[in-house]
Order: sequence, then structure tokens, then C-alpha cells
Amino acid sequence: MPSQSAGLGFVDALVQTSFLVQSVLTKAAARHELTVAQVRLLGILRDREPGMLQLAVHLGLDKSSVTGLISRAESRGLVRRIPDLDDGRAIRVSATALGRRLTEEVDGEIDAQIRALGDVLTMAEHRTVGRLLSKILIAGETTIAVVPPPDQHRDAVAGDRTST
Amino acid sequence: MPSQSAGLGFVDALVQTSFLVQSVLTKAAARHELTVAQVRLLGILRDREPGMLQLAVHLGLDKSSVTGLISRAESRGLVRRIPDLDDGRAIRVSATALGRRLTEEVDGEIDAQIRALGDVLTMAEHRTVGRLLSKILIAGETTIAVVPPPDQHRDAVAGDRTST
DNA sequence: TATTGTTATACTCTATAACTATA
DNA sequence: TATAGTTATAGAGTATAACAATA
Repeated sequence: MPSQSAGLGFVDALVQTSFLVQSVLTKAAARHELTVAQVRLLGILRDREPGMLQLAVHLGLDKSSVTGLISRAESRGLVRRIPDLDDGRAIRVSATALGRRLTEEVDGEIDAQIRALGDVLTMAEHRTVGRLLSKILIAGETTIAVVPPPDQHRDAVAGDRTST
Repeated sequence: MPSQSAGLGFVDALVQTSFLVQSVLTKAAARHELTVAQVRLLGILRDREPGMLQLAVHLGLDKSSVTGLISRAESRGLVRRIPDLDDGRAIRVSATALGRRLTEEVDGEIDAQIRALGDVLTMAEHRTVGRLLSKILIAGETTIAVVPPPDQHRDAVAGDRTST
């Protein structure tokens, strides 16, 4: 049966790959006592100090979910809540030195392992994957809000990898 | 800056795409009162009646996690535990008619939405994505067990999409 | 003894609803 | 009133460790 060698269909390939990548992320994070959500969070905080609402939008989560996420990360010394001088209601979230160090370590591992998966591809194929998936991502950023239910917010659904 | 038009790097593209796909899965599942884990489970049960351990391996989970997953799915009428006639200790998990119906519905939506993401690609690019990601998946099935920690089990880490 | 599965326990993650404090 | 964030509550998902029953 040619199903393996000929390649899966477009949809199956994307879905299965997403599980594979998530599995890599989960295990890499776990090796440093982190969760995928925390790695995502720390990635965003690499070059920003967003407020809770901005974080919620970036992560595609409810603000109350972010409160919990930040509280747990804070109690582990990964991030810090700092007051927003311009708005008494708001706070800003900042990565600690520990948080930054762990992100770098984990990101390095993730990079190495994902790249290792790509070792079966040629250089050109490598670039092709990056290019074609980027096109899909751009489509996704706008599409997601439209296709599903009528009352969908166009959250930053994809989620940043590290910074970007 | 060419970063957008030129495409992300290989790693970033894969990671971000995995989040996008997972987001599609999560929302499609939720629209039918299901979770991603349940959709994965039901996908496996499309053409099999595995035991708990086999399920654990397929899903890359601990057997105790599978017990909970099955129990919740069972109490929702999605699956059923049936005795294994050959082994008094074992049971086999089977999808109910409801479970099968819901899987089909959700899978249809997922298919449509993922395919919609691919609408920005040409036919040829479509096939290329399927082909290249398939190569990565094959690599992942073996690699995952090797790259990380020394004591890693070679679980079926990727996770089936629907059947296969 | 080894294997199959469950239970007890503990976290993380997530959402909804209601609430506080500031704008 | 509207906005930023938190709290209370609830449920899913996951893991580890200890256990029961069968092989």
C-alpha cells in the first residue's frame, strides 16, 4: 500500500505533524520543569511587557485563564507583575532572569529537535516547508475568525513561537 | 522587512502551524461538546477496539490517564468498555454509535477548515506539503525516542489523526 | 512474578460568572 | 458605565504511586 511512501493527504499530514510538534514541545518543556503554556508565555515576554488583556489576546485565552497562568509562573519565579504607571487598574508582566534563562535553554532544545526532524529533507525542501507553512499561517490568522461560528473574535490564535 | 513575505524559518513555521492546527481542532471539537483528546480517541476507535495499554501507547499517555479519558468518554456515551474474552484482566474499548456519529461530524468540519487554510496554496504546493510533512512524520516516529533523554520509550508519539 | 487495569492524589490549564478597583 | 484584573468554581487532562485481579 502506497499510503506511507506516497505521503498522507494535506489535512492528515498537518494534523499529525501538529501532534508531533506539540509532543516535542511538551517533552522539552517538561525536561526543564516547564509546561508548554509557560514556554509560550515566556516566548512572548522575550521582547515585551504586556498587560494581562494583551497576553490573553496573544495566547487566545480568557483573561481569567491568564491570571492563573501568570500566578503559577510567578510563584515559580519565572515572571513578575509590575504596576502600570499609566493606568492604576493595569499591570504589566515581565520575565525574570530565571524565566529568560529557562526559555533560552528550552528554545534551544526545541530548535535542535525540530530541526532534527527536518534532517530527512534537503535544504531546498527545508525552505519550501518554511515558505508554504508561512503562507498557511497568514491565511490562518484571518480565516480562523471567519470560518467557524458567527461570533468569533479574531484572537491571535496561532500563538507566537518564542518572540517573533 | 522580508520576514513575512519570505516566510518564517523551518522551526518557527512548524511550531506556529502546530498551534494553529491545534486551535482549529480544539474549536471544532468544542462545537460538538468534545475535547481534542476525545476526538483523537474516537479517531483511533474508528477501525479498532484496542485495550487500554494499546490505547496508551497510541496516544502517548500513561495508562492511568487513559483510564480517566475512557471513563469520561464512557459516561458521555461515546465509548464502551467490553470484556476481552481472551484475557480476564483486559478490556477492549469500542466506540458507540453516538461516538461514531460525532467523530464523523467533527472530522468533516476539521477537514473543511484545514483544507480552507490550504486554499492559499496551489494544487502542487498542496501536494508538496503533504509529501514533505509525511517525510517528517516518518522521521519523527523513530527520532523522538532517540534524541531526547537517554531513557525515552518510543511511544507512538505523533498520535493518529482519525484512523490510519 | 509479570501484566492489565483502576484508584487515590495532585497539578496544570481552561472557561464562566461574579466581583473589585480604577477610568 | 466601561475597562483591567482577580476570585470562586468546575471540569478536562495528565502523571506518579499504590493497588487488585488475572496470567
